[in-house]
Amino acid sequence: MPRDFTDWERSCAWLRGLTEHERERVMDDLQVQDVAPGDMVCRRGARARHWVGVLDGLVKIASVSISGKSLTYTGVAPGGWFGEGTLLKHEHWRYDVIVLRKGRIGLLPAETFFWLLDRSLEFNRIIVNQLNERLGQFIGQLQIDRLSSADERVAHTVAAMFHPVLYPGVDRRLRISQEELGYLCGLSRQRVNRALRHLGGLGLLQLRYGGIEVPDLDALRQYESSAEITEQKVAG
DNA sequence: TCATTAAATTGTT
DNA sequence: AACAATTTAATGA
Repeated sequence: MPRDFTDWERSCAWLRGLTEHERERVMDDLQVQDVAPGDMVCRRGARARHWVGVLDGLVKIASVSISGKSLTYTGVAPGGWFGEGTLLKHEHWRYDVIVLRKGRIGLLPAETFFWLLDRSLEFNRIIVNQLNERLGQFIGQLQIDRLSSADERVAHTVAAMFHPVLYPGVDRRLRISQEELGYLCGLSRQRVNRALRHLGGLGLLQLRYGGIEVPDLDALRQYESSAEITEQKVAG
């Protein structure tokens, strides 16, 4: 495994806040796995042994409801890390994590995770910050699920993937196909295509081959909330 | 480096 | 779900 810090800067932005010594241990302990679409990174019910990061590719966090329907909570883009909440509570995974796009997964052993937590104030800040952002993301997800059109769902899903704190590896362009986006928001590829073109026409995003660019994240987020308020007025 | 081919993605029906 | 058009990636001279 390469010791070169710059190699990991994109996919492990949180390394930046650590000391040289801490970084060395992380890179020694970190396990890297090549994954292909359909692979399960985490299974619901299994014990959480690692803090998990998407180094490259794309995964979705989902669970299967009692009725058998698959509910996707969110997609995780390169640079995104998850599982800290589950690790902290010494719980089992409450969701499945499925690979959508071929890539690489980083597994940081729980032991190393807690070692960092015990000694690094900066790591604690990073984790608290991430938990906080994640909470906000899930609350937003609840509102979207309840009342929203397909266009809003797509806008929300795209905006969520551009989250600078949760997915620092995503800069200006997000690598995701329209089919993959469909899996994430529970819509057909055709409907996603329609929604994306609509949003593109409004100037909220730009379509690229195999990806999306968002020039103004706030504007895209505003689209969700403004559409929501409109519906509430109609309902009231 | 360039041309050809295969694969992936998009836009439409 | 199927189709053609387009873009990218891979291959080899």
